Amino acid sequence: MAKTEPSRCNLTALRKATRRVSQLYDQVLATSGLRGTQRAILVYVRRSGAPTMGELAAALVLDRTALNHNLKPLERDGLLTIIVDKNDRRSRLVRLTKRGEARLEESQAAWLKAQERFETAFGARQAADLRQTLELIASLEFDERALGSPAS
Amino acid sequence: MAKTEPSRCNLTALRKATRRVSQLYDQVLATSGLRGTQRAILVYVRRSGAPTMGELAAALVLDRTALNHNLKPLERDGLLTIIVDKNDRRSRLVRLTKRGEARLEESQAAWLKAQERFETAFGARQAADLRQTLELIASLEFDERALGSPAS
DNA sequence: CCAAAATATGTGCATATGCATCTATTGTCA
DNA sequence: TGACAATAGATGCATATGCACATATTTTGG
Repeated sequence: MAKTEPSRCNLTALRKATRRVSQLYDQVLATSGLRGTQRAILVYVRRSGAPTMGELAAALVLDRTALNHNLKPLERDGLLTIIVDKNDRRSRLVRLTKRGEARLEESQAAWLKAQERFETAFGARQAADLRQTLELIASLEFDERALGSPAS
Repeated sequence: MAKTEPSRCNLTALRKATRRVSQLYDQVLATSGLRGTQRAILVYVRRSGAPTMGELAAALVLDRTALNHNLKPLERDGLLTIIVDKNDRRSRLVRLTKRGEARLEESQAAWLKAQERFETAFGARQAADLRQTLELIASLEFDERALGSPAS
């Protein structure tokens, strides 16, 4: 009994791996002035154009209030704007600013370096497979399956 | 081009999956008064007996200061104690209290329910494989491999 | 033995995350 | 149309996470 047996908790395993990988990515990204989560937000906004907050939150599997909080520093730093949707004044449209686009461009090299380090250690093929698995878990269909037949 | 292509970012994929699974576990665990991370801490302390903070942090892949913060609510609620190590007064020994042991016991059923829901949706075999993969990523060896040949 | 390096932790600040609750708009239907 | 349900966010609070920096002990070299 030399080493401690690993935890059987799926959440604990996910958290531990996420912390380790966060440390790698955030360390490399630090020079660009963006955190991993912040970059993920900007990337989705750029891809989508002008998503609503709800749309953004769903895409990132983030609680709407968590997204709201996460957007604050980005808006404060002028990387994106949040404006009322004229067609539905309950909604807010999120858009990148020039500054936001520029920051995203600047972070690209660092992100690539982090990707390379991870995939050099873990394998590019394995990484692609893992991402697919994780996307499945993150998907709404999975959520419904996990909550669909509550054993309570 | 009906649906958005998935992100190629390994960190983003991990975070999204972790958020989804956190929501599942924390929702089920809510009745027990413990969060997923808190339970992971208590479980490790119970298994180890009286780990130092550094040992605990390393085991959970947590920054030492993050662990310090995380322990505060648990100590405040009387679930564990933090005492100075008489053999090395720089160190602190973390121990479960009776109350902490009891709380852990009480949370067991809820945790099992969360595990069941996850593995019913994802597959028990797949879950075991995924945990093994994630433990590898979380391991120190992996960290060293990813940082061993810095391209900087 | 003592000063400097090394080790283990504590604090303050900023972001990350989600719950409960509140406000603002829009949609519904008697 | 007017009350009420539904939708979209916004806020305050608590925990989660890590960095920079400060403090306390121990170890080490001369």
